Amino acid sequence: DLLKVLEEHESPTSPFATEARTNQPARWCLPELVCEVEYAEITRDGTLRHPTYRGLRTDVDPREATGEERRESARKAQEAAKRAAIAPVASENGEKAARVPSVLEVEGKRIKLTNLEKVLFPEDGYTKADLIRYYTEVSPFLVPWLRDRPLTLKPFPDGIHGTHFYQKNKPGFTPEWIKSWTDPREPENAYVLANDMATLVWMANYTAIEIHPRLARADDPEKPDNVMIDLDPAEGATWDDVKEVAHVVKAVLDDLGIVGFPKTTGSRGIHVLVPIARRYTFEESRAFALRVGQLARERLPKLVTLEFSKSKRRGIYIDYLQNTRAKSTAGPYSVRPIRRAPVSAPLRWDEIASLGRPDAFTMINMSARLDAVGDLLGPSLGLAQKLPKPPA
DNA sequence: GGGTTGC
DNA sequence: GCAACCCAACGCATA
DNA sequence: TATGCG
Ligand SMILES: [Mn+2]
Ligand SMILES: [Mn+2]
Repeated sequence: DLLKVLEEHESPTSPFATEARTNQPARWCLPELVCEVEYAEITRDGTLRHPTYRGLRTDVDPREATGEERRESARKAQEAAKRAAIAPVASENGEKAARVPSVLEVEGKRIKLTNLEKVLFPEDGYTKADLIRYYTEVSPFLVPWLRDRPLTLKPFPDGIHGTHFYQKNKPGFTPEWIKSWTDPREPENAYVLANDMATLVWMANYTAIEIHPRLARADDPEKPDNVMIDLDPAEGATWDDVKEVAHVVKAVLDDLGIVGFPKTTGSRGIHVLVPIARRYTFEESRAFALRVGQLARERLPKLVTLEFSKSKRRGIYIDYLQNTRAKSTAGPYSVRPIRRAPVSAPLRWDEIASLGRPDAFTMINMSARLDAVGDLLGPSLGLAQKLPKPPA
């Protein structure tokens, strides 16, 4: 039946302008039939992953069948359905839940807060109000760290499973009192600087769940004041593996006479921040991170990799390449857009061994932790360590 | 999220 | 007054 | 140049 139809349109040569990749020798037909195909994903080179034939579509004109419009409308319908699913439920009498914006006054700035009851973390039920509360709670610890660091924001206006994007240039509706800085190398981007609690509140209302601060401050963007040693578990690596490598990194730093400040990433890894004098280039700070990685690999070759290619990685990848001018990775106290709403939590070295899971500290319990351990990153702020001379 | 556009 | 549409990043590694 | 990576 299908074969018969196809044979009616058979062509001795391929109708494609470029040669098509085929798994087996192919018989061709002219592009005069339209069928529906279900697939998992479209790769960047435009091929379909896991395609499944779903039948002919005689109602579609072959000349119109680019697939583009249908793909777009399907994507939008799915997003609309997701949004409807997270909208605050109507009250019992059937009235629509109130959606009246409120105004919060913070440090003399009046901030309009919208959709406070919108659920941003559906598995946990956490709302935008929870996110705003969290960032106000950590602001005494977070603002000193963020001060004058250009930020890349990662908003999730429809919750952690919805559309998200990176944002360097502040949006057009940003209040005028929000401080920003334009990178001379990117004249189009006015980066937000979160130098006060009010700005954090505004960012949280914007659903900027994740905050990516630079490793250099705006007044000297070419000179980082921290090196980041990023421990990234490859597929299959465990939290115990991460902890073991962290301890080796600590030993390597000790040998070099350097102090590092560990934090959970909130996801699966650990970041170690090494505060340095603002006199080195990113090339130099990157070289230092690489050296730490190499020394760690010498001590623990089974578990440490510096391999860029993901498929070749085993164990823990020490991502020294994060040490570049405008990189973007979640900063300390940033919430992570995953189940449990974990945060990137500064740690004491002696806590790591007994820390049972990488996402132990969350948007909800972090405030209690800060009451208990205080400002673990504060001591790093003015610490202008010299990097050891690289070996010849 | 919020500004803009279109009914 | 609404709902739909639109926009919101980038540098560097490697083959 | 194209893709992988974060
Ligand atoms: Mn990482
Ligand atoms: Mn929206």
